[in-house]
Order: sequence, then structure tokens, then C-alpha cells
Amino acid sequence: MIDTSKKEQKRSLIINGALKLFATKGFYATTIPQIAKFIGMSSGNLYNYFSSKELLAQEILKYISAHLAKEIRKINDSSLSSQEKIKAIVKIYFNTAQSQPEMIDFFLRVYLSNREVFRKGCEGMICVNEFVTEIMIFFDEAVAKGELKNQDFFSAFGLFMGYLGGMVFLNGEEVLNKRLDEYIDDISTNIYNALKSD
Amino acid sequence: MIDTSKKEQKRSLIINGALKLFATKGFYATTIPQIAKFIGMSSGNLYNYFSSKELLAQEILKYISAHLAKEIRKINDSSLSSQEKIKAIVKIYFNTAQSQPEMIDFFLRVYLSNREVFRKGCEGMICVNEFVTEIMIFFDEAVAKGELKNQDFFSAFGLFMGYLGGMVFLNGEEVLNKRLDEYIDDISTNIYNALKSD
Amino acid sequence: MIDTSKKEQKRSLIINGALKLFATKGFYATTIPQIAKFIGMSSGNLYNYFSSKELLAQEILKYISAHLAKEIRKINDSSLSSQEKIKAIVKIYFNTAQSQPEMIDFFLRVYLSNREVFRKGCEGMICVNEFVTEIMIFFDEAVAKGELKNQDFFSAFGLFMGYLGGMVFLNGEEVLNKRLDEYIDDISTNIYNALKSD
Amino acid sequence: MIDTSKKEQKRSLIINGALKLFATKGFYATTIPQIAKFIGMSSGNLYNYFSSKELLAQEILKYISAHLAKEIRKINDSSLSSQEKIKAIVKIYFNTAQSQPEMIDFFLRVYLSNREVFRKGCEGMICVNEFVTEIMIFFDEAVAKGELKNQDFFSAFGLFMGYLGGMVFLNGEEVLNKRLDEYIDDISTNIYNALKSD
DNA sequence: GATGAATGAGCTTTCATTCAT
DNA sequence: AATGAATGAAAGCTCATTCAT
Repeated sequence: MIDTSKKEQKRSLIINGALKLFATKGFYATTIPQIAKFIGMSSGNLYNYFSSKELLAQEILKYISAHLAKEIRKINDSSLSSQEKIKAIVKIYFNTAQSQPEMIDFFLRVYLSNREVFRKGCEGMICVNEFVTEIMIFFDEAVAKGELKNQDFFSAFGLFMGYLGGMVFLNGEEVLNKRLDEYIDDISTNIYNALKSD
Repeated sequence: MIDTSKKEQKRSLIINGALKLFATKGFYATTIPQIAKFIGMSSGNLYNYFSSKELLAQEILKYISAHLAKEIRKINDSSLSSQEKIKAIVKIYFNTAQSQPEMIDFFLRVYLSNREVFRKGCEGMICVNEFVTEIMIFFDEAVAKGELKNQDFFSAFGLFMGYLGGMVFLNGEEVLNKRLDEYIDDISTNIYNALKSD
Repeated sequence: MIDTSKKEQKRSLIINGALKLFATKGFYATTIPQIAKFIGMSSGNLYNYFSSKELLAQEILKYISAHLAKEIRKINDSSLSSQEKIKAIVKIYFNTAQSQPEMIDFFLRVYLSNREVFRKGCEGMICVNEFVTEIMIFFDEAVAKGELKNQDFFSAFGLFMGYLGGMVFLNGEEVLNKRLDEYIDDISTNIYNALKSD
Repeated sequence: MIDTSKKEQKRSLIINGALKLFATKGFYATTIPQIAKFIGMSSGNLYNYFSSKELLAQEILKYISAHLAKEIRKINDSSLSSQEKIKAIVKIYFNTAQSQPEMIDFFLRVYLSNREVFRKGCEGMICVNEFVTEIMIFFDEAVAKGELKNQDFFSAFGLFMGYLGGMVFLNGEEVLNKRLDEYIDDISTNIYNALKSD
């Protein structure tokens, strides 16, 4: 038990370190020795925890998915209106992008970009399942309550994730006129208007 | 003249071939020898046309930007209502994604993801300038006509591009329930609802 | 300690192997894979010891400079007359050229010729500092004792090194009528006559 | 006749252009396309005049040798004393190094350094034969006149060429305290003292 | 478990040389 | 003679992965 927990701790250490490097420099520009050095272990030993660089990236993806899912779940569990929930989700997303940018950046710069890395092992949405599920729960409940229009889930999911991801990208490119959080109101309103029932 | 055109033809051949490979496998997983082989020339000769792999990617980006800009310009020049224009843009985007998927995929998988490749030579939005400008023209005119709500351009741009890009990504992941073009109505409506004036 | 010594041993192995190849074939005609193969290691591993081909050449230069400096220092520390010291230096130089020809050849064929290789890292005479210093000590002391004529150091240094280098070059070209060591007397006398005080 | 002369003119053009580039950048860092461009012709056509890069370098060497030989011959033909002739030769050498540095630099940076280039085609002193011969004539006559000590020719030749080459090298390294021509007196005296009869 | 030296395949890029025009 | 596009071998260097210790 203690042994397992120790191993888990180390795995966690690796995941967090690698996440930061991957998000900053991209998948291919980050080397295993760099990751190992960054967290103070040998590259050989790293292979005792993750059998390949690709698999490590996949585990990181699951980790982020779980993390974001937990945040969304809190919102789902609350008694907010759907409109308020949308704003809460946007907030969570942008706050994460500012306080833990590696999480969102990994999504945009590694997952979205290097599809070949996730082709074997993360088919479909396997590795982001938890996160997608929470968004789905949010959407289904809102539709059931009659607050959002009933439509294909992915029409809504694509809007949500594409929009938020796009804004973070533009922010990273430094072309936005305002700070990311200053867009929260506009964007929440836009999303709500797009999805609300007539 | 004939000479120039011959060289231009070859450049074009390279751009189109490289575009397909980059879009499918990503920037780093595509090698110069692969590109050369794919279009039936030697890798040495390829360097007579593009002096580096990065520069090749940048030229491709400009090419796509120009191509999409031309399509959007046609819509801008038409006498459609803003709502109809939105639908026309969505159509163009999805049709392109289906008939020439490499164009959109390059945007998503290479440009969006491998920022370091475009840092020197495509600062800001230089290389996608034509495309962004047309979207901006569409938006400004629609606001001027009072058909869309006046708001920060990037709030609208992020919605448009993020949403459409997100849908193409999901389509590529083969998780969608319908063909991409079957989403056109839903998505156009959502975008219009999000942006229309009150 | 043992570990350090092991790494040092390997560095030494590389330096000696590379020295031989560089001296025989020149800097550019010698490839890293050739060096690696010559000393029985992989070219990848060689980069664990020297981070570039240029840096390897610079380390070799320092190594030779230190080696020759040590020999000259012995002569400087002796109680020989200046005339005898000149002969001793010529002897050392020619003996080295015969027993370890790569040392002198590297000087002539790599250092002297491929200045661009040493531009960054061996500015001025940094990398041959030890050797030049010993020659300078010899000259200054001989002048102080009144045995050699007082003149610009480089007039004497150029004579010494140019002359000896030139002879080794001619020997390498196999145009000399006698073995190198058979020239020792003539050349020592010539140098002494050129530099002695009136 | 006209045809031959035209061809000769072009050969000469190539030799002079290539000489400048080789002397400045070295043999390996100079490419055939660079040479072709420098003299305003195509690289393909250059091969109509010289069948390989190595052979071009060898022809250049012969050209320099002939040029310097002509200068030395003038001195040999004069009625100067041996001591004055030595000074005249030193002057010629240093003046050439200053007014046409490419000539001397080619000797030092290409011929002396890249032996492998001259191994096949310039064995022994074949390609510098004219030049060496003139120096030999000077030396033999001076010995015959009893002005210089009788010794192995190469003892004297090595002194001459090594010394002068060494000084030009040091000058190029910018370590000398004076301009090259300011060393003429010292060096001529040193050489004369070294070689004069007792 | 932990280390880091070692491997070797593979990358981008260069360039002497050829050859169709 | 002249062009310059084309070839293709080879270079320096990187890095995921392995393995002896």
C-alpha cells in the first residue's frame, strides 16, 4: 500500500513536470531527458513509470480531463440557472488559463495539434471522456429544464470548446484588446444567446 | 514568362503536396524526404524552391489564407443579409473541410499548434492577414447595418473560428453523429443568435 | 573519483583518436562518424563528451599546447646556454614530429588553416597560450642574459615556429633529402645565428 | 587561335575569382555555385573549364607559383648582393601579402592546410615547382658567390618560407605589434645572419 | 528502483556534379 | 558554350529508448 502510494506520488510528479514542459514547448521540442532533469530524476528511471513518451502524453491528457471534469461537476451540482452555469464554466476555463495555463495550453498545443500522438490509445474521446461527460450532463439537464434549446450535443459542445479555445489562442498570440477575463461577460452572453431556447 | 510559370508551377506542386502531408501527420512528423518523395522530386531540389522546412510551412499558410479570403470576399461582395452571410461562411468552411480537408486541418494542426514554426516570419497575424481581414470586413459591415450587435471584434472572431474549427476537429475524431454539412443549419443559427443585435 | 576518472579516460580516448584523424585528413575531411568508429563508440555518444565538432577541435588544440608547453618548460628550467636551449627546442619539436606526428600536423593542418573553427572559443591565442608563453619565457631570459639580440618578440617567434613548421611540412611532402632529425644541427645553428646578439 | 585565347581568358577569370574566394573562406567553405555567381557564370559552365573543384584549386596553386616565381626571377636577374636580394624577396612577399593577400593566403589557408586536396595531382612540389626553382637559383648562386653558407637547400628554403609564412599568419591573427612591412628590416637581417657564410 | 552512458536511426540541410535544354 | 534544375550521398547533430551497473 505504502509502496503503491509512493509510486503514485512519483507518477504524479512526472505528470506535472512533463505537463508544464509539453505545454510550453510542445510535444516534439520537449525531450525525455529534459523532463527527467526538470523533476530531478534520471531519464532511465522515468521509463519505469511510463513506457513511452506518447503514453506519458496520453496519461497527462487524462489527468487534465479529470481535473477539468471535477471543476465542471461542482458547477453541475450547484443550483445555478443554466445561464449562470454557462458563465461559471467560462470563468473556470479562463481562470484556469490564467492560473494554470499549462492545462489549457496542453489541450491546444499538444492534444489538438499532435493527433498522431494520440491516435493509438486515445481513439475517439476515450482520454477526455470524463470532461466531455460533464459538459454533456450540463447540457442535457439544461435542455431538460427547458432553459436551452434541444439540439445535437456536439453543436453545443463544439461551440463551447471551440470558442473558449479560440479565445485562449488569440490571447496567447497577444492580439486581443483586453485581458482574457474581461471577455467573460461578452462571451457568456454570446454562448447563452446561441444555445438558449426560444 | 514560360520559365517563370514553370518555376511557379513547381512551387505550387510542392506547396500542395507538403500541405497534404503536414495536415495529415503534423509538422514534425512530416519529413522533407517524405514530401519530396510524395511529389516525385529529390529532397535536395526541394531546397531550390524553399530554403527551409519552416519557410515552406509559412508559404503554405499564406496560400491557405489567400484561398479562404477569396471565398469570403465573394460573400462579402454579395447582397445577402448578415444572417445569410453567416450561413454562407459556415458552408464555405465546411465544404472546404470536406473537399479539401488539408486546408482546414493545416490551420488546426500545424498553424494553431506549432507556434514556434511561425514565430519568425509570421509575427502577429501577418501570414493570415488576408483571411482575418475579410472576416473583419464582414463583421464591421454587419454591425454598421445594425444586424449584428456591436462588440469587440475578437469576441466575434473567436466564436466564428473557434466554433468552426472545433467542429472540424470533432469531425476528424469521428465522434460526430452526423456528416459535417448536416450541422450547417444548427451552427449558423447558433452563431447568428449569439451575435445578432437585440 | 573513479567515476570522474572513467569519464576523463574516455574524453582522453576521443581526443587522441580525433587528433590522429584530424591531423591526417584535415578538419573538414574528417567526419564525426569516422572518429566515432575509429575509437569504437557511437557517434551519438561522442556528443555526450563534446557538444560539437568545433569544440572538440579546440579541446585538442589546448591539449597539444599544454603538451608542448610542458616539454619547453623543462628546457627553460634547465641551466643550458641559450644556444643549447635552441637546439633542445628544435630537438623536441622534430622528435615530436616523428614520434607523434599528429601533434605537429594538427597545428599545421588544422589550427593554422581553419581559422574559422577557432574564431569563437580560441580568440587571440587563448588556446595556445601555454605554449606561446613558454617560448616567450625562453626568449626573454635569453635576451636578459645578453645571449640573444633584443628585438620584437614576434620576429623571433615567427622565425622559430615558421621555420620548424615549414620543415615538418616539407618532410610530410617527402621532398627532403634527409631524415628530419638530421637537420637538427643545421637548423639550430641557423636559428642561433639569426637571433644571437652581435 | 582567337577561340583558344577566349577560352584562356575565361579560365583566367575563373582562376582569379576562385582564388579570392578560396583565400578568404577556405576550400571547403567555398562552393562551386558561389564561385560561379561571383564571376557571373553558371556552375554548370564552370565545369566546361575545370572538371572538378580539386583540379581548380590545383590550377590556382600553379598560377600563384608562376606569379611569385616571376617576381623572384626579376630579383635573381638583378645585380644585387645576396643580402640585398634577401631583403628584396622579403619585401616582395610582404608587399604581395598586403596588396594581393589572396595569393599568400591561398598558400597558407588552402595549400598548406588541405593537403588531401593536392595529394593526387600535386605530388611532391610539382605544382609549386616554378617558385621553388627560383628560390633554389637564388640560393645556389649566393652560395657560389660565397655570400651564403653552403648547406642543404631545404634548410634554407624552410627558413625562408616558414618564417615569412609564419609572420603573415601572425599578422592575420592580429597579434603583431607593428605593421607587417615594419618587420622587413628585422626579418631580412635575421635571415641573412642565419644563412651567411662565416 | 535508480542511474546515465550508450546506441543508432533518423532528421534537416548542403553541395559537387550531371544533364536536358 | 551556356544554363540552372535536378540528383543523391553524406554531413553534423538529436533523442527515444535500452541496459549494465
